[in-house]
Amino acid sequence: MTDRKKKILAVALELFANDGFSATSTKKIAKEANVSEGLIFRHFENKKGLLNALVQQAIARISVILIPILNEKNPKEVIQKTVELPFNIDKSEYPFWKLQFKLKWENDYESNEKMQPLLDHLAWAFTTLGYPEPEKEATILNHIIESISIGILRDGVHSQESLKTFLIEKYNTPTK
Amino acid sequence: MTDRKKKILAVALELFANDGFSATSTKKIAKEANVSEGLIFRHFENKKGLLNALVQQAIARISVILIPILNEKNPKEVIQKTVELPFNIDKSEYPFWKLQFKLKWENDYESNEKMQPLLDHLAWAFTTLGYPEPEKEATILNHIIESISIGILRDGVHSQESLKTFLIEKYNTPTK
DNA sequence: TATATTAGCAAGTGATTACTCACTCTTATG
DNA sequence: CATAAGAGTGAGTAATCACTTGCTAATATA
Repeated sequence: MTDRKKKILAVALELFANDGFSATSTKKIAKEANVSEGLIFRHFENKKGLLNALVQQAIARISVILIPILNEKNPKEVIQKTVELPFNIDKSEYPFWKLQFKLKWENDYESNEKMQPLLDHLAWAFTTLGYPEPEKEATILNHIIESISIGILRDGVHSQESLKTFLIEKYNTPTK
Repeated sequence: MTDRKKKILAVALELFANDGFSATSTKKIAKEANVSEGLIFRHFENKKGLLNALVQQAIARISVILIPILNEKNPKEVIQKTVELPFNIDKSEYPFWKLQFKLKWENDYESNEKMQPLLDHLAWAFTTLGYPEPEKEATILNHIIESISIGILRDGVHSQESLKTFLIEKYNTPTK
């Protein structure tokens, strides 16, 4: 992949995440990437194709991020690492995650299958730890980290920081 | 408020919620509302003004929805009613809530102050029930119902239904 | 009833949109 | 070295965008 093509993808990611897909013109992308507008269409056929390329990148990236959790064999560690997930997002990755969460509201876009392996592994962890309703427990934890992620992306890590140890301790002292 | 003005608001709510603000043209709104395009600008000055009118409606509507919870003096009932909140959303109100959640990603839009009274009342409830960290407990529950709401709006109530009783029971058997 | 104000429409406006086209420059390969 | 294919450009294009204007119809108020 050529440098200019990579630049187009990087700029498009940033603008789509911040301003939205429809609100971002191909002209603006070209300008900010220091590239002729026509080049976008040479590489990606149309505007939607540019978005699709970003989505493909995202699918690959997310599965990489999940690897260390899915390989974890200690159930308590699985839960802890899951809780820590949103707090470990680097600021440089904010546009990436912002776009992911925004795309969830697009009608045609299948979103949550990417996180299904995590959900399954969480259910296994809760089962191993003897929770009476492991699937529901996994779903709730997934909901929590989703909403925390959203909070972090909008207001920064500090806005949610205190929840990290709170949640870790909570899941270390299970209900009777 | 005239019938046509109400119709414009209703159609705009639906289209903004489903397709997004930028992706919805004033021409389409006018067509779907059986109204001339110019009438939109007569009533709301510009497209952004139309959105602002919807936001104003939303602020009023949300505070009405929260009244029964904020007036509840039984802390356990406060928590239960909060958990039930997302499950009681009528299908006719989906566009309303969809738009709310979408707007959270708009950079200039202050979103979460509307829910602050609920957060405060939840913290009071958890304090009364003797939870060691009531504010954090309130924040977590708020996160849970937000994420559940999102799930319901995207995939319907049935996709989250089983979590309702699970959560209610969970909050009735507190940790030691 | 006279008049002023609001509601509503049809037909525009210039600006912006996604996208195309004809062309040149670069690079790899036989 | 010749040639073909891909990278890159700049000036277009028709369509659509948010918005305006000049007008009439309805409604309220005096």
